[in-house]
Amino acid sequence: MRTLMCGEVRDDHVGSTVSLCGWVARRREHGEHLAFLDLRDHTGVVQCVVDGAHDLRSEWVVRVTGTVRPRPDGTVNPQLETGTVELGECTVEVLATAEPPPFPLDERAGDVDEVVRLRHRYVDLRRPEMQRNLRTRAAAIAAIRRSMDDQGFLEVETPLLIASTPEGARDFVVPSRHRPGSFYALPQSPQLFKQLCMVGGVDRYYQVARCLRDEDLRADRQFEFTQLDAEMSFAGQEDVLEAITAAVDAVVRTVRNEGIGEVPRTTWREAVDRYGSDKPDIRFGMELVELTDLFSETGFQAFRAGSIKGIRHAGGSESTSRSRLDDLTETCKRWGAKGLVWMRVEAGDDGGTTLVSPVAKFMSAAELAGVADRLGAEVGDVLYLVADDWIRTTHVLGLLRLELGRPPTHEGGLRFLWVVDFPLFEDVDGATGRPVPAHHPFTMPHEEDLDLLDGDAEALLRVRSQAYDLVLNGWELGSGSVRIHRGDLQQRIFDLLGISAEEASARFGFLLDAFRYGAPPHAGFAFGVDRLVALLLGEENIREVIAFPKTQSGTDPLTGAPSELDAPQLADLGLRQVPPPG
RNA sequence: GGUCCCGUGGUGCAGUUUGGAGUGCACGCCGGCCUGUCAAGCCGGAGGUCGCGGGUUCAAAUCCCGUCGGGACCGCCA
Repeated sequence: MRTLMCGEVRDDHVGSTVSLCGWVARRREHGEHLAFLDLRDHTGVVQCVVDGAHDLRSEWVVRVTGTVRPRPDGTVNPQLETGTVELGECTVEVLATAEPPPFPLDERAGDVDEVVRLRHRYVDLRRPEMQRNLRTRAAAIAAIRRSMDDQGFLEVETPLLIASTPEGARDFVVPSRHRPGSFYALPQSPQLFKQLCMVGGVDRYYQVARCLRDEDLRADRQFEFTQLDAEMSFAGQEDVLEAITAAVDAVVRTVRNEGIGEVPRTTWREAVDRYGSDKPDIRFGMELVELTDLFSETGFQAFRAGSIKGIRHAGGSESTSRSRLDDLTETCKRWGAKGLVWMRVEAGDDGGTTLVSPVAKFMSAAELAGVADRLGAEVGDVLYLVADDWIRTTHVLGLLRLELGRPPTHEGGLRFLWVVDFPLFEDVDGATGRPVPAHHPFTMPHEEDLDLLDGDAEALLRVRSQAYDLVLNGWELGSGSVRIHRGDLQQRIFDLLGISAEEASARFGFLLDAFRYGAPPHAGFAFGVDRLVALLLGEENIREVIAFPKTQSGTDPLTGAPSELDAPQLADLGLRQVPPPG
């Protein structure tokens, strides 16, 4: 049907007769007997010269047969890959007519209401940007498979209809027709199955896996997303980090034609301490500065707190109005802070600096001098201080740091970071004294922290796990851990978590059973392909790299999902609708 | 569960603060002219439930309340 792609026509083809197929991108008529037709397919656009184009319209699907010829002097278009040539003496065959597109398909389409784009996604996908995104995504996944295959990993498919397990995210569920009243769950990840693969001698497993979580959507979160999921036998943390780094490096080389180099590492504690986040964006500084000790004997009531930290917005004073400061204070309160102390750094009478703040009068000269010194205050800066417990202080300042300093997605390069030594428990329940696991209950504690498992709540919170995250520009790309493969240690963790033998057996008995038949030590990881591809393309939103995404409220404007079931379908599944609560 | 922002011909926007006739801009669409354009150009035309409902008012795109849709974020996402 076609002999060449639109974007492929070059000087080499001059003189040959070719047939091209595509969509009419644009048409420029110059009277009865001359019109230019820009024909588009996914490879690009080429100009066809036709004898009048009155009967052709935008986005019609056509087959054009003509002779490639050089463009006349002065009419070369350097904007086009095909700009030195054109197709002449064209005959045009209309393969399909088309209504005018619902929105412009040129570079202006980026401004169009996303619902309109999603409702007509099939049109949106024709745009060069979307074609680029789809094709980059496919290339990234191909690079992942190549890398994993080369490293001796075996791709194994695991089921989509599985048993629900209550921990973690909310499950999507599917009613069973054969057993009315019973439900399958869709996997939040293939976690348990990949561990079964290890017991099954797969040795190195991977899967480009769809994961489903029924949680609220965000710019970087969809109900369903794609992960590179991997697990390795007879391997520890270093082996996993190395293998995953290689796979990510392969992707970046494919997409960006550059390696990722040595990926720096930080501990979880250091990340939170310095950036107020376990997924720090290290493209910019503005680090959290420790101030607690400066206020150990303060008369300022609000600063009698466990943790006081500050950040410095260099040169921010001029662009930060009083009402902006009030807004930021309110925002910090919404984030959980008791308040926000801001200080403008102004020139002092003695030639030094002075901190101007509504609360400066409650602080001693030594305290103010200490703050200015620690934060490296210079005239024109704004300093922001928060006092609370360590968790809240770092959390709020971490968010404020992003609000004040985060560069746009496409700036600042790619700053990967491994965050290691996550805590095993994120909290200890005040009422029961039971620790709350930070990861899943099969996460291996640090060998040297095992003694702490016998300690009090404070000791438990100090237990580090062999769990690690990969972070890119402030996005959590993925996480993994070394798994517990020994029954006795697993039992101890279950005991600590207050999971009875019956409960453990009911929830993941099949995995514990499997471990009794010879489980190799193993460790694994998974990272989000949508997020990685989006960041590599400079997109702020993973919907841009997903062919058919959902809106933030979880609907699909194209298909109308989710939709209601009719009565016979419900009856077949043994379901009955009840009125919505409220 | 919560905070903030947005909704005006097919598309993008201005108009909303300070109520006064659906007023305007750009693109697209339809018709005409046009033989070297390339976001072609020129002339003409069509196209509107100002998201929806209620309220205030002599009068509402504009003010108030509610609601729907969308987006960003907090919570949530082991």
